[in-house]
Amino acid sequence: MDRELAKAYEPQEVEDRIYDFWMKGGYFHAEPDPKKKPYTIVIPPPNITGQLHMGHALDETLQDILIRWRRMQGYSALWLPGTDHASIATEAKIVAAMREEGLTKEQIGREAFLKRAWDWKEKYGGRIIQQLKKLGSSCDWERERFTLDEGCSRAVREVFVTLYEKGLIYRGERIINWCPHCKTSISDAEVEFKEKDGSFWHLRYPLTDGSGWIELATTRPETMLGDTAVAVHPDDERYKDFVGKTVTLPLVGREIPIIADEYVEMDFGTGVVKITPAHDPNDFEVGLRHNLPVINVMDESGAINENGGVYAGLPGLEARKKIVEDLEKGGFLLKVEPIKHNVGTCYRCGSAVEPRVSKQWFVKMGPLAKPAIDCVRDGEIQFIPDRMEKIYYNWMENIKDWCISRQLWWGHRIPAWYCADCGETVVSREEPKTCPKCGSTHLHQDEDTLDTWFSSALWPFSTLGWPDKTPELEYFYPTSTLVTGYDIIFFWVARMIFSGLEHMKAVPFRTVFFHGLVRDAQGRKMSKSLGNGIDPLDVIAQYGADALRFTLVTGNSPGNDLRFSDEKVPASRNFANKSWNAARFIRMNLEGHDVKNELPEKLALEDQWIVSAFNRVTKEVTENLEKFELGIAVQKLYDFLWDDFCDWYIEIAKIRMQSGDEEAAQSARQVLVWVMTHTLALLHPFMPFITEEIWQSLPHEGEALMASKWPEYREELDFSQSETEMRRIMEAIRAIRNRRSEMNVPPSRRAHVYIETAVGDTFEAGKSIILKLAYASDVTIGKEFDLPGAVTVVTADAKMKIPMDELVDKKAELARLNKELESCRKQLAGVEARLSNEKFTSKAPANIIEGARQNAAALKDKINLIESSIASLNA
RNA sequence: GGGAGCAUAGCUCAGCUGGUUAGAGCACCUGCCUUACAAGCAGGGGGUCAUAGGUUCCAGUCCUAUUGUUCCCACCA
Repeated sequence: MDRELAKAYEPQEVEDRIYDFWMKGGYFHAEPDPKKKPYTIVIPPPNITGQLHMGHALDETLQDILIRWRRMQGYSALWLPGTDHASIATEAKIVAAMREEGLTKEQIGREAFLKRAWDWKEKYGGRIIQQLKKLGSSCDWERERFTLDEGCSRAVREVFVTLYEKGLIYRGERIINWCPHCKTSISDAEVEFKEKDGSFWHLRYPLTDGSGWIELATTRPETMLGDTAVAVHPDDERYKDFVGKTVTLPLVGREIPIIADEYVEMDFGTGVVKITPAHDPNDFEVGLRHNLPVINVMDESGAINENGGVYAGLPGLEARKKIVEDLEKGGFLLKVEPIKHNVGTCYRCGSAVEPRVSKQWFVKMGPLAKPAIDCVRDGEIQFIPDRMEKIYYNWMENIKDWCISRQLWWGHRIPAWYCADCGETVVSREEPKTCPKCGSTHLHQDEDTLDTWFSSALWPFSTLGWPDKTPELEYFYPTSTLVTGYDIIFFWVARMIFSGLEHMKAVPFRTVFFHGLVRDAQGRKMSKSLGNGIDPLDVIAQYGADALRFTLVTGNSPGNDLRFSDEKVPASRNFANKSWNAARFIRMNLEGHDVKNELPEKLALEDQWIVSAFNRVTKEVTENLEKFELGIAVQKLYDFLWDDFCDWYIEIAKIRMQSGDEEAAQSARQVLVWVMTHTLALLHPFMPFITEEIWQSLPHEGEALMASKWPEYREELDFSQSETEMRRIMEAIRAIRNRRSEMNVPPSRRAHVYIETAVGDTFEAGKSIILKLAYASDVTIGKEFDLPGAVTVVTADAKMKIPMDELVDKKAELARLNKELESCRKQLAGVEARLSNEKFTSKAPANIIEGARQNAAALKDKINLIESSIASLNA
């Protein structure tokens, strides 16, 4: 590749071309390779209904960083992509689209509906995949999967049948959460409680024997149609005599008992609770204990059903209104008070969930939860950050059975068949032809489908070929790292863990790397309804994918939410541009020269410094990545590339390249190329496009940066002595610049710099650097210079005298020196106090004490230098 | 009711196992078109690290309490 580098980086021109280049090179593909170690990430499959949002962008970026880094480290790195059929969300969309046409799913029937769903999937399912590619995601697209594809479906059936045979899946009449809008059951995890304004209706139910009333209160008066008891606490003296009597249910006329149960709180309300076993989970439990009848008074849309007598057919809220009216007319309503209370809502549509008794399929959680807890407790799976473990334990330890059947069509149909003749239930991997019990051929399959999360729970192994024993499964399972938001720890992470343990007999992943949620600039969740979402694709179009990625990881720490405002993106774009221009400068200087990408034999002081600094950054960044400190890693690369390499090293390298000394110039070119390309390697996982593009334009070995080796720390590149010397020189330069700036001297006004120092060799070696970077006309190094009235600046190692008498304001200069003296003395006093403290010297580690001693010595030297400057200024 | 996170510069946030004078980006002020980059360069101002105790030679960092804030779980009808 040999293209002119444009003056500013233009991501729009680069990204698609680079992505194609990678795809053509097959660099994303991973195979089981016994010569390499596996590193596996399975993607949290985005919903086929979905469009890329900032949450995805963050999630994908983190995964891509990890997978690219490990791939460069030489792992056989598989990032397995795919999508989720998202039963409720997708079905809702299709139902909504049909409503536009005036159709319902019942009208067109199951088969036609599923045809539409698959068409819809074909049409939109690929959209999010294309969007992932825009981000630069290096997924192995040859292995793309879908939760409803043939293989995943087979895995689902296998799991269902196995669990059923073990008695871990059962069917039963239980109280479940019913969404009247989605018209399906949902699991406990899918209910979100929201505080809402409501009313507290105080009612009185007459005692059947006519001896009085009992007062109670409810937030859901319409459920009284299904009341089958009234309960008080057994220790409640007030109601002792009532227990055992009956009340006549108003409006209904049913005679129901007054029972005693510990569930009732004496102090709350009147201490009396109406019991509606069919429509309240707690009441259901009470009903079981007291053998109460269960009367379901609601249909699937939340309207009153035939058990509701005259109220049958009324939708929920209308029924409530009418019933309250009638209660009032009958004198049963005492008062209504406003209250705030938590209402369970459907996490998909937000409708109020109705607890309702119905026949559903469940997974028995107790036996599955225990090993799932143990494997985290034993450290077989590590959570990052570890506080997420507590959340996990808390949920797992209190888990109830998982309702897995859904009254939906889009999904994995439950592999259970019922015999019309003998009533037998047949659960089978393949469709049974006859009833194994009576031989009847009148079998019909369960109408329901499975919870979407039932199939996602199998994702880490179903995608690798399970239940077949594939080479992929053998090699890539258990996967290495799961990257996901903490908001789906229950939905997904927990369920993958117990599923992996149960069916693979091994954890599904070693580490779970949780990230936070992306919020807007005000800290609100980004959502469609608020309209505050920022479309990552817009950001990419404007600033480039690298800038977006960089923004998302910078300053982000594991598990913490991050605020995204587009003001941050330009800063990232600027960094991309900075890298671009550094490369442009290097390329300019390579023209007409044959430069190999290798370090020269002889390294100048500044070369050793930058190489040594790079070497350290390599070590630290690698360590940070190992600890999932991605934000810290990227910050170090930013600082190194911008501050050390661009602001200092490139400026210094110009000296040799403009010196006319060809050998020196060539050596500088080699170091520039070497450090730049290796820094690009470190930066590549974070900003894949621009680094690849630049790398291709510089001397390199190999086809692609993404397929090149991750740099490693090398002992022989550690030049700490040179780093110390360079630090001295840089400190001197900063001090001079600082003084000049304070006096408003422009760089064009050059001045002779005299340096008094005990480390003359160091400054001699840095003479040309000081000359250029401190805007000097000449540099003279010695022990002492008699230059009364010269501007004087000091560092710990040197005193710089700059004769610019005409510019010096003696008074201001004295004031400044005195201020600095004061500050140095204060610091010295602090350090000396510490050093003279016997407790410090006896208890602190040796390196800290040594550091303090050196610091004290340096401060003393500096104070001497300042004092002598003040003296000469006064003279 | 139980639990967790957060509180550091005007704003957004880093700060890993306690260790010199607490950092970055943005914003602000000053001076520079020093030909890689004005999306830039050089320099600068700005923080009693929420509050109060405690542990320690040493605390932004560990412990306790308080306040504010966000979230998770539970669901008292």
